[in-house]
Amino acid sequence: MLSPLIFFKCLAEDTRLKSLLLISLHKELCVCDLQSALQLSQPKVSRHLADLRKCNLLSDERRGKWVYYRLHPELPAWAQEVIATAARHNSEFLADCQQQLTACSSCES
Amino acid sequence: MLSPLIFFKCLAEDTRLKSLLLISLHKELCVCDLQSALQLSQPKVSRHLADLRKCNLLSDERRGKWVYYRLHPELPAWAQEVIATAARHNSEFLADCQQQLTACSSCES
DNA sequence: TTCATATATATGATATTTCGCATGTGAAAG
DNA sequence: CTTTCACATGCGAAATATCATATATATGAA
Repeated sequence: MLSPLIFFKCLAEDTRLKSLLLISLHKELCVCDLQSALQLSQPKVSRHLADLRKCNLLSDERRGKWVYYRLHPELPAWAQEVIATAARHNSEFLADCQQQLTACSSCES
Repeated sequence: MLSPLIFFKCLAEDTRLKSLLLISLHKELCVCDLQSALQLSQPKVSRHLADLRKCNLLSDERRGKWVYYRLHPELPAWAQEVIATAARHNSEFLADCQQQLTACSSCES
């Protein structure tokens, strides 16, 4: 059971919010995708993804050398709705990272 | 223009989240309503309401001795949607305060 | 004017979050 | 089995948020 307070705390930080919204728009992304999209250090991205994983907002799956993150399959419907709504109506907030993402030739998803 | 990050930061604290959801469900509430619903000190409630007001999530209107808070009329549609969704699907999170609210005979809305 | 009620704010103490950097781990390539 | 690549985590420092207490303001009643 996901407490709404814990849920919104997860969305209340720049790196976590952008990661969640980008993942929601792209189905799944690996750490290096987000690292280049957000232009941040690897430990910083990884730490925030770990937070989201521990709160059950994201699930991770290792495939070869890469770890892919997606919205947790058992995320409550209302939470999915909130994330989708926020992602759809805040393209400006995501514009820069989206551009860096498509420019990232290393991984594909 | 409301940044999604600022918006979610507002929802990331117990008092502010409950205040917002209760106000969303009841159209408007005054400070003493929330004070008794949340069983908190007056300065604590007032400070968090001030935060929400400064971020333009809430508007306030003085009527006599009381100050009534409601969702800001110019709150972006996506933000209204997020609040409404969260309020509708988290009645358990709000159960205690709802009960204290109905028990509060002082103000009516 | 004075008092009581409802609400707001200032302030310093405390708690929580975030950060950078160093290091650890796990898979695959050579 | 060592090296490399992708990722995770431990830890102390720094930044941020929250709190309780005291005080200020605004309104209406006496």
